[in-house]
Amino acid sequence: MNNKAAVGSAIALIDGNNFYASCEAVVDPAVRGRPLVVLSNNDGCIVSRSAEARALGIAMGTPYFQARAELERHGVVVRSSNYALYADMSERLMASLEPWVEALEVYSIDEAFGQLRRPKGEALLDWAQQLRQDVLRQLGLPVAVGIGPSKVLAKLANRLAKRSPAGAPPGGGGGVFDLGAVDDPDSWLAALPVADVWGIGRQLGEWCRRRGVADAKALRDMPTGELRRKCGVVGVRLQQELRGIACLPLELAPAPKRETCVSRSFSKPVKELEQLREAIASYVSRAAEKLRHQRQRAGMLTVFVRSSPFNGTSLYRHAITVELPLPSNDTAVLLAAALPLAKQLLRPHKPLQKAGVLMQALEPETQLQHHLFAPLPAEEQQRREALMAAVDGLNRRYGQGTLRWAACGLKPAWAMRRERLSGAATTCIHAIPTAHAEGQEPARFKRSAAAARRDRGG
DNA sequence: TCTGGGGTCCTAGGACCC
DNA sequence: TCTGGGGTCCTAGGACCC
Repeated sequence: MNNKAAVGSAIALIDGNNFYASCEAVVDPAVRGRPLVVLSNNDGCIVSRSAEARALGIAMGTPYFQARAELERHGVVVRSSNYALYADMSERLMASLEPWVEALEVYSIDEAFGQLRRPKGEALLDWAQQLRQDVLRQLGLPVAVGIGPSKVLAKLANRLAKRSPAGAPPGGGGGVFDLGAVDDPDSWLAALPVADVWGIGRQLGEWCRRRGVADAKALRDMPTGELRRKCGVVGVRLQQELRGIACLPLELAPAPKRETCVSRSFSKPVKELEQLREAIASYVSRAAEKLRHQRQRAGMLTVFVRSSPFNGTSLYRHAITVELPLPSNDTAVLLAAALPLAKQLLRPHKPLQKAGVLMQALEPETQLQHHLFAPLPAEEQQRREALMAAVDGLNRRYGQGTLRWAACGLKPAWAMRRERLSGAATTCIHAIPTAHAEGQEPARFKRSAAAARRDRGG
């Protein structure tokens, strides 16, 4: 962008509108313009809705079994979540944003903070509109852009960008909003409910409500001491940010993970030891894969289980943590540590609804192993590592679960429900859609550069 | 029948140390 | 009457995020 007339810095929050639903529409033109919802894992809850589905009043987070009849009545398209697709679209989105900003923090699968220089006047609004057009043209994804002097204000501006209809205020409209370009930012802050503020969740929202703090402006102007007593330094920082004093820096290099978790609900209650062992084995092997991808080893692991919190009976939950003799990311080593716990976690008459594994005490792979105590000779160790790399490579290339440990079971009875899955249009060669011969469809379905890199690396 | 998954940060309190 | 004080580390739990 043109920095000649910069008068300060600004932060933009750019995110995908109804991201999962929009991804589904990108790979299946037949659903564009139709009401569509995406379900969480296990086809549990509604986690994303197209604009048309929102307009029907379908609520976020509703359990699918409760909404099902309603959805059918309105002819809503229903999709199981397809994380391979969303992750790939996310990589493309982030890559397309890079050239537009001075620095980019990828904050979540569908949003990123961008560092900008602020030119005089309303030039940022034009910039934001062009960015939107560019992403739409390249990827077919609609995004919203909020701009402000701090992250918290950029998030709020993004709210306003989504809210304001086209032809709206001087601050933006049509998917963009700049709190730095409006005459009266206070009135805009006063128009945002306090629960919309980033960092105000259910509990704090309720506390604010009781306290008579109803909107973002009131939160900004309330006594700092009181906020500090209630929410500590987090509250103070939040208030500073609302005042336009940036104290949350852009995190450009993601910090190494402190723990890594894999957990799933079962499609039906698990009562048998063998089934629990299979589930734990599956989660451990996925977690080990993640560790290797992150180039980390775990020094400790926890396996946890839970009964259903919904069936009225008392909740049973239990977790066991074990320390590993030596930090590892070798699936076989982690399995040997985790599998014996299954028996201790299972209780008669306590059907389990969910289990998971938590990898803890993570350390970088580069750290030297203490060979003196290594359980395997160096040569054997290298063979194990090569084996893991080969398994990971095949699973990346041909899809997760192509190569599995026998302990995970074949076609397990407890496996996740995904009855309405869309194709893997951007990540699997077999699922690439055939192009229509109408007009100039953009080249949306090329494999992303990152996916290609992954393959070569594997 | 059927209610997601994966994280982070902060604080309070206990254990332990000198 | 009156039972140190200050620091660090760890953990559990709470709150938040998408």
